[in-house]
Amino acid sequence: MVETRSPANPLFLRDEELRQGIELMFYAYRDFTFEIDQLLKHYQLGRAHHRALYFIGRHPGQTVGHLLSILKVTKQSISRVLKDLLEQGYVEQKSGPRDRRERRLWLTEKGQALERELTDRQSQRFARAYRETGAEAVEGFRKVMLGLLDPVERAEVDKRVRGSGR
Amino acid sequence: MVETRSPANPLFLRDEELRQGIELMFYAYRDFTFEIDQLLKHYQLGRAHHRALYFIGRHPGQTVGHLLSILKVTKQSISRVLKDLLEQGYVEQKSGPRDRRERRLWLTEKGQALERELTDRQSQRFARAYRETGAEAVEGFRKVMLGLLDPVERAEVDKRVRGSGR
DNA sequence: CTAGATAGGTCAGCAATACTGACCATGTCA
DNA sequence: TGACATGGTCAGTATTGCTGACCTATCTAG
Repeated sequence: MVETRSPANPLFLRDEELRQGIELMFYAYRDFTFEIDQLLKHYQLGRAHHRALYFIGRHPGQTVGHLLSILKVTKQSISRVLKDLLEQGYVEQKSGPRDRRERRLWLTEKGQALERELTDRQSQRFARAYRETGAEAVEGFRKVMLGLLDPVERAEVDKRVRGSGR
Repeated sequence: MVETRSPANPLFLRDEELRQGIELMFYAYRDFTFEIDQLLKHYQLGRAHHRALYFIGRHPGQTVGHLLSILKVTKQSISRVLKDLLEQGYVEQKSGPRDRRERRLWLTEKGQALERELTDRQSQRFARAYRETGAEAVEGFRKVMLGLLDPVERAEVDKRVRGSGR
């Protein structure tokens, strides 16, 4: 696996640097999701259920449409997942106060407990990473991650991510 | 969506900070993969094909087993993908020089061209993010991403990521 | 040389996730 | 009233992944 390169070529280094980013994205996401997928299997739920659970917990009372705009999947996909979560008592819905077509979503006690359990695992992973790297690195991480988003999404996500804190 | 919090409670802030990480991971990965998935559809290939293509290009001459250890999927899964890539002339294989049971993998010219096209898109995304945030942020990003990995994986990935550069 | 381990393939069956397309019910609002 | 929006549902399909079972070729140690 000997690769020729010119150490003096800044273009090569740049390319190398970018590939490192791509790979870190792959590896980090791989490990980040693997652990939780195992846990979900135990509850007979999938990753899609977790995503719905997480974002319903994060934005209580949001509509199905809002959830769709976050997850960026089709309503058919989310519909199946929500049906499971409703049936199993993790989520409850109420029609919107102004527009009664809307279904607004909340976690039940049971849903909150599960969400908490799942999120804790992932939080612990971040806590470890943050502890090991320090505040400055975390700020860099945050900036780069936001920079990776589609520009159209960025402001919205930035708001959403900081939203219920600070 | 009014959430009660005590601004003086460091535990809350910590929890909030960790949740931001989790969400950034979701949003960044979502946008990072969406664009390329569209392109892949055009070639009748899936994300799994891209991953194989990418890592074969990255580690030319590696064995199927090594690829498996990177992707962390079963041989049945990778086998199907490799079959497609071989049939369509993106990848070629030779038996190992010492151990002839091994199938060592390389990209063909055609495979290199496709890999380059796909990777370029993702590189451009990273290039933009890096440009907007600066070298310090990039270093922080790198550290945190490595910190998110399973500890057992970290040294190996760090080596692999830096591997063919620096 | 033989036995067991290893690298890898293959077949069958299954599940989760996501998609498109079509169609319907219910509300809102101009 | 009619156009539009929110949301659900049904049907069909593709991709990716899994488990389990079994096969071949090859290597290596005794």
